[in-house]
Amino acid sequence: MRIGYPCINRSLSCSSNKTFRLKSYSEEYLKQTVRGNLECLLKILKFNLAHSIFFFRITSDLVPFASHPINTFDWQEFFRSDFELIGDFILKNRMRISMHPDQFTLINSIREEIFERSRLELKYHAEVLDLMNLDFSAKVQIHVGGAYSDKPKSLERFVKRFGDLESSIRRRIVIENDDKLYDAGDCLKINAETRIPVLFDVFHHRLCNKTQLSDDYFERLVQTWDSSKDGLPMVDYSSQKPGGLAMQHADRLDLEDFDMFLKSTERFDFDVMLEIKDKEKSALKAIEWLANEKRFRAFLEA
DNA sequence: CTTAGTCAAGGGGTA
DNA sequence: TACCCCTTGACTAAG
Repeated sequence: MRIGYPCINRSLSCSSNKTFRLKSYSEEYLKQTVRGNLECLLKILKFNLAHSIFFFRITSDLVPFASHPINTFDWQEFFRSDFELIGDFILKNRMRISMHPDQFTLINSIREEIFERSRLELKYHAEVLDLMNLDFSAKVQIHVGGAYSDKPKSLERFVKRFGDLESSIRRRIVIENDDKLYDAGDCLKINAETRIPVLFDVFHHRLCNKTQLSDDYFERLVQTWDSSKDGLPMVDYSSQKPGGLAMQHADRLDLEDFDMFLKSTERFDFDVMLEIKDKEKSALKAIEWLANEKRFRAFLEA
């Protein structure tokens, strides 16, 4: 079991998700921004290593406007050696990487042009991981998408469109249950047709299903990951902000709730992404909590 | 310097 | 059809 956090490290003064407005686009500004983002990414990974954090989500803003038509710059070639250097660091230290394109990436959209834009956005994400020479346990996680007032049809459209993607994208994609439309059961249906691994989001499950997570159910999700190529299952964990609205993520890790989740999934090993506002602080807290946990120790001692 | 409005991109829900 | 919500940090123009 690895513990991770997404995109931003608040203890360091740099950011790897610096971007700018479309209006101020220039090739020079892009180069300068990407260079800074890559430098910071390596700093974050070094921080993580020093603190036994072996799982990290790389921001989608690493290369601003990467899939936008305005960007005709060959950033892949220009930064090739920088990507390789970061990839070497990740591989050498047995780190795990994920990426999560945002809500505009919808491969099941009714509109063909939105699918096409989403395809380019996914291509960008897959390229980042390819340029780092990471194996296929580094994943790009997306949601199923919209319902378009016909959920079964929209689910089928996802399957069809997934088949239309190039294999360099397909081998990276995992699907995540969302908070109100497509639950993990829907993701399992898609898995049955496509073999796409299902990334389980604990918090979304609570919001969408309002039921207790059963051992059998969790086992079926875990089994969608082919350990020989996909690596351990990935799980997103968060809890609700106390006193906040239903969908708000907590500001800091609720150890009691986290521990309950760990106990209920004791039989399984997986990597946990903590989607919590205070980022690396929660990861450090979780790691401290897990110091004597069997699954966590197993990774450190391997 | 501080603050409030805005940013490439979608979709769901309500009235 | 119009409008608000989701959620997010940070850019950027205005004060």
